[in-house]
Amino acid sequence: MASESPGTDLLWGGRDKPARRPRLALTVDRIAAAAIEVADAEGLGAVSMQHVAAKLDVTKMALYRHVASKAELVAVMTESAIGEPPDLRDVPGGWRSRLVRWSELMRETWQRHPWIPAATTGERATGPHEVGWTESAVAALEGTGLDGGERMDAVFLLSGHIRNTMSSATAGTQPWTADKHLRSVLHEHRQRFPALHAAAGATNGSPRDNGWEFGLDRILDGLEVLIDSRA
Amino acid sequence: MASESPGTDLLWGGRDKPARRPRLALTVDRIAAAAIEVADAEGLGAVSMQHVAAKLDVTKMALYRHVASKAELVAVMTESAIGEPPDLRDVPGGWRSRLVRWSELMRETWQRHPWIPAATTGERATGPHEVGWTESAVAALEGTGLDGGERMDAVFLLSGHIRNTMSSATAGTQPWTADKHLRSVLHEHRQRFPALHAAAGATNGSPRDNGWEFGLDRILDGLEVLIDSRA
DNA sequence: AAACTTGTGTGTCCGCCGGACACTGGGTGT
DNA sequence: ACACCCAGTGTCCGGCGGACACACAAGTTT
Repeated sequence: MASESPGTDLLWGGRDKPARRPRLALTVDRIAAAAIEVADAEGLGAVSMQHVAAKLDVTKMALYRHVASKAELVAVMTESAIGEPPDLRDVPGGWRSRLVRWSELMRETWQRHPWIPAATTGERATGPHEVGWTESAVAALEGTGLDGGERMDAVFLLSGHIRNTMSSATAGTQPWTADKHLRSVLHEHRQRFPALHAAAGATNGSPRDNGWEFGLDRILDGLEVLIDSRA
Repeated sequence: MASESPGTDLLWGGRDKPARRPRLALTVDRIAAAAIEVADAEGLGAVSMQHVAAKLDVTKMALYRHVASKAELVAVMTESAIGEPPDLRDVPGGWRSRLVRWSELMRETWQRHPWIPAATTGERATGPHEVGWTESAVAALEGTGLDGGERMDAVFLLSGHIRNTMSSATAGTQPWTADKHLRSVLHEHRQRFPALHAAAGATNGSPRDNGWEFGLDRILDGLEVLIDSRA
């Protein structure tokens, strides 16, 4: 009856053929997860459609069934990596400790995903998670006497500082940092850059945090001056 | 006598042939200038070897006789665009007005070349002009009682703020800005982002400068608090 | 004057990128 | 039994940075 010898393929090669395809379905979430994995391990530069697709064992064009473009992929993975914004209402101690807490949480997230700064610069779509974090910080400034624009400027100032200090990208932005070569160049031209040479020399091997603590304290002090003047 | 009819090519096609090649020699400076022209007009993304080479009427590979890589080209054009650092010693009024002046000059330069922020992020070579600007700012903080690390952190904080507010790249970094679409989305989800919605509403059409003035004042106030405490 | 060297620009090729577009093959509704 | 649908495939394109072999003019050496 069976015109094409049914069962043959199972007997002769079926076992390890294209398989029973237990393959999970491709979804936006799985794509985003794979892209995040790539970015965490090899940097945002390594996130290409091909690379991400390979990680999922599909062709790159398969991804386009789920995301419209690479920009959208980056947007989606960014939203996913940023995660739910924190609720700071229970943090005791007023606006200042709320902002400190917010910064700590932000830094933790960005530390897990060092590519976030690079992914969140330039014109792009903004997702609810990202807006939520901003909401969180702006809310922390309620009751300070600052007006709307000031509250937003303050948050921008603070998050900009986080961005600057967290970007491994920004690491090279200033000519000190631990870079041995540059230090030696600086020493070589010390008569041309005396103040810098002196300042660099006066930095007794403190484990530099890219100026994070210093900048945070100055920004919060500066905000405090303004807020106090409003009371 | 003339075995190959001399003058023929001049008569028949010589006039507009390869020409007498009054072509200027290719130099690093001319290459950098052309690249800057492209970047100013079409953004750093438009700076490709081919594009720059076309502007100079040569093949892209010709450029590699003068620069080792695209990264080097970008480094060279950046140094050239940044220009000579300012001498702030004659600015009256102490560290604060010197830093304000420095910031103004920096902003002017960056305004002329909006791609500089993008070109100066990430691991890269740093040139003497760039180091010179830093030297300038660090020198402005002499006599403030801040130690070397603090002076450098302060300059990093300030230049980071300039970077954040100047980057057209960073323009999209925060979810307010004049972006109509986002404002409407924000309004649509106002119950989810009440603080942000309120703050955005309270921003009476002031011509927002990306928080430049606000941040500058807070940073300088914060520095002043620290410096006063050292006196 | 002829031969060699050197330096500057050319032409061709490669692998990788994002993306357009036509196709296919299995699953489902009728 | 059939048609339709649609997730995933294969092929192609233009543009990117860059390696490498080559062409060719201008000295410089013999």
